[in-house]
Amino acid sequence: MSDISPLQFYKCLADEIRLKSLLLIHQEQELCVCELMEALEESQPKISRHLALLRTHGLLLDRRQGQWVYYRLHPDLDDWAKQVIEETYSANEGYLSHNALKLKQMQSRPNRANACC
Amino acid sequence: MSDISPLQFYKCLADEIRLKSLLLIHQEQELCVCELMEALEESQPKISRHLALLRTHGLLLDRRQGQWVYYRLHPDLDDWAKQVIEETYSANEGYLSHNALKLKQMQSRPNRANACC
DNA sequence: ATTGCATATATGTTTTTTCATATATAAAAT
DNA sequence: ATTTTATATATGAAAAAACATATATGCAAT
Repeated sequence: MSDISPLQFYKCLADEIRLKSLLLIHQEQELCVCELMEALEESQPKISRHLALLRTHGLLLDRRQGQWVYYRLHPDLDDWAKQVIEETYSANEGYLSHNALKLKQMQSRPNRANACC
Repeated sequence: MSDISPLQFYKCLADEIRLKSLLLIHQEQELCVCELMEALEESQPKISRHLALLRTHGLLLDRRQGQWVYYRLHPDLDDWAKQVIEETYSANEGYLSHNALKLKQMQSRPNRANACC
């Protein structure tokens, strides 16, 4: 239980890059910075900063593997918050479609290994 | 279906006065500006301005009755958005408790008549 | 005239972005 | 093995943009 306040949580969602990152990560389980750069067509520092914010507020967890840093939803995030993300995701497929496509078309995505090594 | 974008919706929730107003209105069905001033202990123009924003984005609907203007959740708000509000409300009772108490203790709340007169 | 609410303007505050640079790992060359 | 070079990500500092607030004023209803 990260026990984030509803206000802090919604401030985290109130930015396009952060919201789309969360939804894409929810869809893909795990994404690294360069994959999000490609999907969202945004600069590296911009993506990195927003992910850092989501991490410091307890919404995301990161792991480094080699040169890549993978982000996933924080397993200890409050259930209500997880549900909000899931509901937003399922009810708004169109909102992400362009970005999901971009990700799918991305050349040479990094090979991920299991999170547990 | 108001069809608000998830981003716009969450920007609306990303402010304490707006978030608490929505949750209190969800709890009480309907509240006027002066009741929210009392519950949230904030100035009239401040409350009014934030309610106007929620109205113009389709989250709230207002009706004037005599001198008072009552706000309620917009019936045409997307279901997913309504559910998000409900979930946030039930999972975060403590977040509103002080304000709900303030409202309960308010002297001489306006007499409401039915919305449908 | 008073009460309840809305809005405009000016101002202050917070957030976001950009650019430059730093760190960390990996791969290649010597 | 050590040095170089490349790739992925993070961060400091400054600039820009967005947002919130206070004060004053206006309008509508009674």
